[in-house]
Amino acid sequence: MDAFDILGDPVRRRILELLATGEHSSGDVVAVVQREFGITQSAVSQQLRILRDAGFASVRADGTRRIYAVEPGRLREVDDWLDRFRAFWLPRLDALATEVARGKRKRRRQE
Amino acid sequence: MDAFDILGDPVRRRILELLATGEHSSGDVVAVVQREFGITQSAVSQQLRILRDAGFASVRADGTRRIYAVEPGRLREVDDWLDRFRAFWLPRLDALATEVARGKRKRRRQE
DNA sequence: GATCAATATTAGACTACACTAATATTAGCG
DNA sequence: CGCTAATATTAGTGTAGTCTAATATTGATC
Repeated sequence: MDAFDILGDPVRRRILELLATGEHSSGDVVAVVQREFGITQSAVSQQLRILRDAGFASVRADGTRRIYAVEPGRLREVDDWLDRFRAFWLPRLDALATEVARGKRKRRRQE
Repeated sequence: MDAFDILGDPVRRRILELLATGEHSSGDVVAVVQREFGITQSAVSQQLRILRDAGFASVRADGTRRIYAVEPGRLREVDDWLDRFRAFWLPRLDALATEVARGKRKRRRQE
């Protein structure tokens, strides 16, 4: 599934924002999302599954709890896609920044 | 409308990719998208309108033609949203890169 | 000013997808 | 073991959003 399709949903984005701050249990995620969006535990669980299946998040078990973490690969896809537009807001990318950007891109291709 | 909702559609993304390479008339866009997605002129025109309304593209008239161009603001929103995840793929942002990144962010807030 | 070319708009149909409600699974604990 | 807590799954429903088909608008040309 395309990365942008996944990020198109506000609940999924909110979950990822939460996970960006560190690992969280399913229950934590449910609590936050339920408070902010007023949807059921089921709905949140379904969104967590979509994030897992799409490779945006990973899970590990801790007893009966499921601990979720960000899986950055798919988000980097989005970052890469934006490359083609960066010239619009970084019109004169100086030598220094170019060097940094180039190194970044090289690293990406290797890994 | 949220930026990610707009980017969730593959036709709209393709149009933006095209506009990233420079201005294009509606007809140009229609030709490319029609070839790749097999949809009607009407559908493409509707998508162009959505991109306009959402602030992702601008138009100017040239006779009976409409010339479309990328409007980078909304794409920068996406870039900004990604900031919170960059630590995952740039774990040790060295002093040089940090300086560049900071300057970039500062510029953004000012403009 | 009739006609053609380029583009936009409108109305209605179809589909994908996120939701709820109900139920299943699994682990820990007395 | 039976019970509870945490989480996942399934089936079914409603709606948002994208499409087609048809039509309208606007500018250029003769």
